[in-house]
Order: sequence, then C-alpha cells, then structure tokens
Amino acid sequence: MQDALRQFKADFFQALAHPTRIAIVEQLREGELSAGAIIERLGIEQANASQHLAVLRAKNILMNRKAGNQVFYSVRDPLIIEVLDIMRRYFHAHMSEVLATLKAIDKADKIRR
Amino acid sequence: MQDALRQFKADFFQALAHPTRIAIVEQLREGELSAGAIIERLGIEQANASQHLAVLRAKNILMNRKAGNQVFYSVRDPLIIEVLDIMRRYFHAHMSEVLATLKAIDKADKIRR
DNA sequence: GTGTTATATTCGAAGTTTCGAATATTGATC
DNA sequence: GATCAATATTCGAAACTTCGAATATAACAC
Repeated sequence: MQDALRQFKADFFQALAHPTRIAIVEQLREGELSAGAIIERLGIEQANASQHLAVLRAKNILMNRKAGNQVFYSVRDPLIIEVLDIMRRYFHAHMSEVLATLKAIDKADKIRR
Repeated sequence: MQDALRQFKADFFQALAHPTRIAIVEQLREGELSAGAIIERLGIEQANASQHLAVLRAKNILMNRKAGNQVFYSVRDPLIIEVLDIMRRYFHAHMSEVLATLKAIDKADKIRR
C-alpha cells in the first residue's frame, strides 16, 4: 500500500518533469484553453504538444472537454496550482541555482555553436 | 530566462519522480539520518541508495554532512516538505486513483507470477 | 459524399534512467 | 601502514522518454 502511494506520487512528479509540460500547466493557470491555443502560445509542434497533453491527461493532471472540432484542456485540481505556487517561492529562495542552470545552458549553447 | 526557470522546475520534479526517492525524502521528514540508516529503513541495495541520494543531492533537494565514517542527509529547504504536505492532501482527494494504481500493480504482480 | 481543420496516435531513432555487480574512496582503529 | 566499515562511483544491460515525420480519426461545411 505504502508502495502504491509512493508510485502514485512518483508518477505525478514524473508527469511534471518536463519543461514543456510545466509550460502547459502554467498556461492553464487562468482557465481552460484549446489544444490549438496551447500550441500557438508555446510555439511547439502539434504532435509533440499532443503527446505531452496525453501524459498530463494520463496522470489526471489535466481534464479535457470536447467542443465540436476542438478539445479544451484545464487543470483538474486547484491543489496542482497550489503546488506550483509553492514551487515559485522555492525558486525565489534558490534563485542563485536557477541562475547557475541558466549559465550552464548558455555555456552549452556557446559550445554547440 | 523563462525557459531556464522551467528547466529548473522540471529538474526538481524529475528528482522526485521515483518511488525510492520519495521514500528517502519522507524518511528525512523528521530530521537527518545517515545513509546507512536510510538503507536499513528502506531495505534497498547500498549502491542503489547511494545513486538515488546522489540524484537528490545534485538537485539540491538534500544536503549532507560528513561525520567521521558516516554521511548524514537532510532535506535542505522546509518548502520541500510543504510541497509533500500539499501532495498528501492531493492524494487524499484522489484516493480512488491511488487505489486504481494499487490494483494495477497487484494485477501486474499476478501476471508476473 | 469530398474537403478541410483540429487533434490524436504510431513509428523508429536518439537520448536518458535504472538496476545490481564490481570497484574505489574515505576515515577509524589497531 | 593494514584492515575494516561506511559510502560513492563506474560499468553495461534493460527499460523508459522524447522527438519529428507520417498517418489516423473526428467533426464540421459544402
């Protein structure tokens, strides 16, 4: 039982363990959006967006609602937003590491070029 | 910048995206423990524990302190515990899914046997 | 029906994570 | 220094994740 609970928690974290999926959830902070609107705002490939949406759906982080041609997504439970808010405080507290990540990315970019 | 921040968040979630690592952080809820104590409580392989601890260290979720022969680990920021507490509420709210996970695991077990 | 738009799924290649077995390091004790 | 105990690292195989390209499905409009 303990194990199942931990697996469930791990799955939840896994679902959020990708920058694109974080971005999707953040876009849905203020309410529902169609898949198309999310794709447009994030400027990502349609197939890729759809795959990430599928992950978030599978883990019940998002709900969806079909309206004719379109599918509207929304965050299923406000507690998820609450988790992200706490994370925001966490990031403020550890901004120096965020900056280190930023620098590392920048450096990697320079090497790549 | 937005991207780096999202990467940082994703890394954080990734770090917690494993049942063993969740278990480790939960063990450290009440305070620090030596690596050996964690291994003993969780009943896992020494090398495996050490690898998971390395992941949690790398993402700055845990701190460590050397005392002679031993290394004591602790959760670096109480906000992390706070995140887990919110998660706990989340899991209570979605207990039915936890149970579904439980049943799925049980089924997989039966097939494996 | 045909065509069009919105979204989902499948495929395969490249990259990442996980594990245990083996080995290395570090500090304490004799 | 030799030995022992605690912890970390390295290695390679297996499993999982990610991507874009291609294809499928579904709903609407004509």
